Amino acid sequence: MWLRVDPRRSKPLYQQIVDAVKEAVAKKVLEEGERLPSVRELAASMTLNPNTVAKAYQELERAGVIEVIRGRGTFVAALGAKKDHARRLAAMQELIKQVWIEAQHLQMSHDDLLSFVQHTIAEWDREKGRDGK
Amino acid sequence: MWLRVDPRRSKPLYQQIVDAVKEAVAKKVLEEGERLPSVRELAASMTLNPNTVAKAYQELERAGVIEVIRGRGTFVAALGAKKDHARRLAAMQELIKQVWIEAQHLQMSHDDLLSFVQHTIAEWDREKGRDGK
Amino acid sequence: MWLRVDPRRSKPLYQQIVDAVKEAVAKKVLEEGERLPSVRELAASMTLNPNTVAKAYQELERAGVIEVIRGRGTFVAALGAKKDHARRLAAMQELIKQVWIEAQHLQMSHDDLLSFVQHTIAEWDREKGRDGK
Amino acid sequence: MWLRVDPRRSKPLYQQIVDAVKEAVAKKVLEEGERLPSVRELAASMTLNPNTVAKAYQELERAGVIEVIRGRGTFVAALGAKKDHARRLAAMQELIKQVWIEAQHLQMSHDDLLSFVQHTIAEWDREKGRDGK
DNA sequence: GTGGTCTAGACCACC
DNA sequence: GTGGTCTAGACCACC
Repeated sequence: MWLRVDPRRSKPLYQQIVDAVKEAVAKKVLEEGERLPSVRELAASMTLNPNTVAKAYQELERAGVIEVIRGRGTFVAALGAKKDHARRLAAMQELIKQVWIEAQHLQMSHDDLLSFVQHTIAEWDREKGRDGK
Repeated sequence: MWLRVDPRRSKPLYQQIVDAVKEAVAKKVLEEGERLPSVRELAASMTLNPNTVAKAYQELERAGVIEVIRGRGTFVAALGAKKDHARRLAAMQELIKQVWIEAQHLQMSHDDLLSFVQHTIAEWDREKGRDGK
Repeated sequence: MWLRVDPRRSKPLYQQIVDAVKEAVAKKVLEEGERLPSVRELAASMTLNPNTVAKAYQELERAGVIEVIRGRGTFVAALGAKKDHARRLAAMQELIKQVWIEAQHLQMSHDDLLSFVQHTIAEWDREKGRDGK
Repeated sequence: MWLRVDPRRSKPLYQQIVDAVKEAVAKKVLEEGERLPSVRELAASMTLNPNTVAKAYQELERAGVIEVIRGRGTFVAALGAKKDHARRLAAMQELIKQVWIEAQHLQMSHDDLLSFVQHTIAEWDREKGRDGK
């Protein structure tokens, strides 16, 4: 199963679901148009409250990751359909800034940091190739 | 002043302080051994609750960013002295993973992502050169 | 075809049908006395559940937009025949109120709002001239 | 009190709260920076569940109408600070379209519709002058 | 004190 | 069947 949540982590459960779905979609473990388990199914299988799952699904819909079709179910949205392009790039820059700050504290050189990032990204690219159907 | 906090942001105030100090140290706006304002001074000048500042300082000390010397004050720790090297690298990888996931959702190619990251890092390097004393 | 529905929109499918028919009648794409497809025909051609179409038709009949004549079919009602004149005006005022509230939040001046409304209405008048048979 | 909700209406309670707050802000019954009742206070005074009020407040914050300051309370945001300008204008146009459609069904002339709209808007402007502090 | 999260479980609209 | 809303009430982080 592509979804694991852990109530002991400080990250809220619904947020863990959101992040896990985003990750699965990014890795193509979940593909465009694929149906997600229903709120009740997922809640039952993860022993979570349906409200918690519903909150996660609503957040994912707002983010444009999934599409909810009333009475029918929930599906992975088209990747290209994402809105807020500018805001998303800004969020990425903010994350990269954090990486950069951490690197300074570790006294990594510019080149060390860059190769560390390259290495990590390459690893995720490989992971995507492996997991994607 | 290197410290700006905004109570309207969703990030907790204490965390904003922590992040701002880390950033200032990374940019060398605050230098090794430099004295930080006391909890009370900072709280008064920023109209913050002293508890909030104290919590931030505790977190910073645990992270090895500052050192509290009883009776003398609070100082920026040596950069090289950071512990938990492995854990910090893992945290960086986690951040990079998030960047990677977001890039997949924006359908950025491997090369687009890499040049975006390089560009952003280069910007922060320049910023450091400019702000550092 | 004057009818387009999209299951991904949050507006219920039956409501989308209702609104589309009202719009087509207002634009004279559908004219007084014109025959509408039967519930089954429409459901089949749009791959909708017949219950959904039937619910829409019931709503349209209650609103006086269409007339169902047993054994003969469903027809666009006479425009002048609408009942509940007062209730309809009240509904329009409610919609205008919502427009007004939104305008305040956007800090539009009285004149800006008025010309925005005039402009938008004029556009629909033109559209009607173009689409009407 | 500027807030009235009615569980018998089909509009969800949380949405009624959202709309009422937007209206109060538009009329300047609630002014920039003014404090709203806390989630618990409002829930108690309206005999609603705190979750319902919390959901409304979260929606209002997302819409940029209010600002939540952690641990301190909830305040009316600056009117000028609204985002999504383009999307909001589109939503207004959609509402005006509905007004126009209804007018066609009532066989109102272009001029009748325009003066009806002007009259209604003028009424709300007066209401704002009266209620605003 | 404040709002945010979560469980448990009812009821409803839509399809 | 599906997701959306709502109540009731616990617990938590933040200030």
